[in-house]
Amino acid sequence: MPKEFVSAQEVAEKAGVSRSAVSRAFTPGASVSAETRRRILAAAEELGYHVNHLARGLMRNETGIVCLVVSEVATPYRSVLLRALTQQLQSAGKVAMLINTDRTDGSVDRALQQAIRYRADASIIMSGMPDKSIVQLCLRSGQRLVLINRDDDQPGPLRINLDDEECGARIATAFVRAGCKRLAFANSEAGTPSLMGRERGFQMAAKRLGLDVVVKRYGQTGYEAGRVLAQRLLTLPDRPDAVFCATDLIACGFMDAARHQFRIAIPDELCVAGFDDIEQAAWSSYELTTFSQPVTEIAEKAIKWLMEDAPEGEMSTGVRLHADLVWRGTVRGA
Amino acid sequence: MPKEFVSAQEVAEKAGVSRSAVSRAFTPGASVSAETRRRILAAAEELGYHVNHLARGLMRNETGIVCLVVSEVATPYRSVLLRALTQQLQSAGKVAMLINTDRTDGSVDRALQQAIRYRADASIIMSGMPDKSIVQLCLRSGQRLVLINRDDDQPGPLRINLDDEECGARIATAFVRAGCKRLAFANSEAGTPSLMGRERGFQMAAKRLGLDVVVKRYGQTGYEAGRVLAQRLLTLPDRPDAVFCATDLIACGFMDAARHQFRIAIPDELCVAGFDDIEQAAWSSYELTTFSQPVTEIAEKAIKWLMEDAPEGEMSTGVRLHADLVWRGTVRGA
DNA sequence: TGCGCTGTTGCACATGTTTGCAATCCGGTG
DNA sequence: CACCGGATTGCAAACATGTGCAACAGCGCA
Repeated sequence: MPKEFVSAQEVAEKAGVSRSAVSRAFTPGASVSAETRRRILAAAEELGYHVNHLARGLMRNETGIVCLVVSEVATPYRSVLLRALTQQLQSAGKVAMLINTDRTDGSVDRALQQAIRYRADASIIMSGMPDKSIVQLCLRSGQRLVLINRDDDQPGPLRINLDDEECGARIATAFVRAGCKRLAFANSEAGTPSLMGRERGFQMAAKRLGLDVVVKRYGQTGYEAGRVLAQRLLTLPDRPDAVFCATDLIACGFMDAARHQFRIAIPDELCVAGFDDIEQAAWSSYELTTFSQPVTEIAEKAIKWLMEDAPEGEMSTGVRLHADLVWRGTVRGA
Repeated sequence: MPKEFVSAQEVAEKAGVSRSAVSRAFTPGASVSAETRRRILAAAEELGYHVNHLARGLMRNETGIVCLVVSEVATPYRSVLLRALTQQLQSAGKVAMLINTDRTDGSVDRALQQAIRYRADASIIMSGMPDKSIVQLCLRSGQRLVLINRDDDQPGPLRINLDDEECGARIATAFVRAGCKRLAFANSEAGTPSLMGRERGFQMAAKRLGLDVVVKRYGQTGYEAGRVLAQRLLTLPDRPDAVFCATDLIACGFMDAARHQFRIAIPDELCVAGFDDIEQAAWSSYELTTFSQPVTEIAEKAIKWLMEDAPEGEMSTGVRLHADLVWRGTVRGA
């Protein structure tokens, strides 16, 4: 493989100017006469020249690369968020570098090291938590960090979170208003702050309303976990008549098991609610009442902060966004 | 933002060696004594040094960047393929640059220009088709190209396709064996080669078996299209008793409409099959009989070819992979 | 003509690496 | 001691670009 790209030098020769003129022709706002710029762009077009962003990044100390650190990309909610982020990054003139993490130790740290190696302008973390020392290293290197739905107290990164606790509370009162008496919460074992927030808010509100909550945790946040949680909750001596599932995927698995295996009618005998508002929640086999993740708003906030000159605004303390309750058919009484 | 990274120079000074020694310490197989390498790595660790891959790419003419060009990342099949690709890229020591395209003209071309600007070693295209001139430019620049499920005749890029026509034929005979008489094909208007291949294979095989096929095309390849196609096909004078849907998402929409709106029993009154084997196809609300995309195999082939020294093997003509039929509950008679 | 100003252009240095080449060192052998 | 070979190391050139500085051209004005 030859790997021969055309360089600014060749364009300069063809256009009969110096190499710096070529550079300036591709730099908006630089001092070039309209005529020479035209000539240079024509020569570039003809030769198939494209500015080498690696070299440009080396000089400018700004690569235009933003790292997206995520695990389980194939999950509906994650992939929707990923799409929103990449799209908005692109229209902001940046480019996304995607790094997959897994549940193993140090996975996120390795991802951030990759970000450093490529001198990314920023990293957006959607899964896991990096080690404190790596975060410090990133910040020290001038790399911006955004944490989505992760909890962390150290200052520096932008933290974007939802009002998870309030959501838990809202659905608890909705359940009570629907006449439900025996509440349950179907969670995963992942134990991320957002999941635990939903659980806490739900539990506290129920207690205020004079009801107890049965909490079960199992597996990850997927469909299979929902099925297993249904086994555990629906075989209880006094079966719950309302379940708040920590994610929509769990809710789908739960509903499928409830209907097809236990022959329970939803919402007549059992109210179900989820979280995320994934596409499947709207499918007519589910019509799930759920909270919608404000993905575009999340992406907007993140990218806006990345592009700002002085990021030390009021934002530096973290952003808290609101998740709307989407009423569909799985909770009685709209 | 200061943007101050630590350079090899500083590490060299701290370790009391030359800058080239530092470089060699980070290059596997380079000539450094074990002792100096140890000293250098220690100094690097302490200072938080990470090789600048931009500069390295500049020198080596190999960046380690692979561009993934895709539209509709949030779609189940796409996101699964994306995950397989990024994971395998990572374990091959490469890094994925994600570029979103839309249906507008020249969108893929712009993506490839981005790939060129960052001097990507290769690009993998999963959506749309680039202009011939851009493909030529990429190849001329030594960039490798992989086209997944796209059709194209010009030599150079690696083309990975499935045996779509055979799948169409296989499901047609399965339908006939189940006693179905009135076959239908529910396609999207997208008209990509793989979709059309399935349609063609299905139709031809049906004709060989002495049956006609009603074909309807509508919208994109999603759930909504499936619902609309159900409207159009299930209100026909002599209603189909078997439908092959071009994608699983279409099949899900189709089944939901058939069951909840038309009250049709599946598979007793209507057999349904899909394509892709997305996660939802296995959910107990659907249990869809479908063809599974060999995603890991696709990713494997693609990355293997990218890493090869001389890519002009027998592969240069293109690869044809087999999609397995997954029997579930929506077609009578396993 | 001489002067100052503005807008354009080229020179040269800077960015952080890799790597070919030559120099150095060290141990072993004649 | 001279010499040889292998391993290790440093020097300097290269990669493709951006940009400060000075030079220069052109123009208006005194």
